[in-house]
Amino acid sequence: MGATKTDHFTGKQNQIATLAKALGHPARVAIIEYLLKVNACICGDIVNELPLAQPTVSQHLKELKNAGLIKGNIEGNAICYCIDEKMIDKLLNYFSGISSKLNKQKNNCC
Amino acid sequence: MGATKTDHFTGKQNQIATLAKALGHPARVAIIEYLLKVNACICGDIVNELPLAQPTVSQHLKELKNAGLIKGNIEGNAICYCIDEKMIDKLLNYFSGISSKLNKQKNNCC
DNA sequence: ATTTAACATTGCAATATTACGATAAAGAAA
DNA sequence: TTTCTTTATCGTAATATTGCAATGTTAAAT
Repeated sequence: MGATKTDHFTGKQNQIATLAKALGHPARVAIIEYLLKVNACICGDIVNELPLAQPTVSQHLKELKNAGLIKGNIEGNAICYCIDEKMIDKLLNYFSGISSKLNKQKNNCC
Repeated sequence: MGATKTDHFTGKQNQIATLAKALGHPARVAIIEYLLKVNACICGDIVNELPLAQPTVSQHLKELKNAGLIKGNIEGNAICYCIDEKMIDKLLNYFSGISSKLNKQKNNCC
């Protein structure tokens, strides 16, 4: 075992889980926040910002990219990473939906 | 290695990562959605809803509870689980903040 | 007191994740 | 061309996660 049983769940459930999982590590949260802070999507100094070795950062970037949360453009010999708004909005919509449903049903049981 | 270096990141980054990680599995997303659907926080038939054995579901519930996303009340010999609005709102606010910042800075680089 | 029902816990096997040193790849600069 | 800079990939060790069978635990029901 150790392998997630993805095929028993809906596509949407798996997609939300994939996005959430990608943000399930503080380094990747920090990367997103750094990309947000530097506005222009300045590149490889992400490594200098994080307390992690370069291969580790590269790996985290890859996972964020696979999940679709960031995009990367090659620019000379450097790479320009930036946040993909669409996926952030997907998460925002998801939690927004949950929150409004919760408010409607006034769940006062627990 | 294999252990996350949590102490090098901020408390907030770690908290968002913890919440996201808890939702980083389709079964746990499905549990949240089921709890949302049944409004009244009906209890142990979560096991019947999911394609997983009872101990596995119990473990997923425990992780959601540890992250603070759900609460559990003992009710006779059954247990009443329900969503904790506060944590959902924390995630909602977080992504809302990112989204609005992205809209302001019109990041047109990638 | 026994049995049943609902969950939790333990123990274990299979797999995934995290982290990094070493090395490769590819373009820029000299 | 050689060297430097930037990023990716490989290999590997340490640890975490996932999943379930077996077993506890607790309280209701008989």
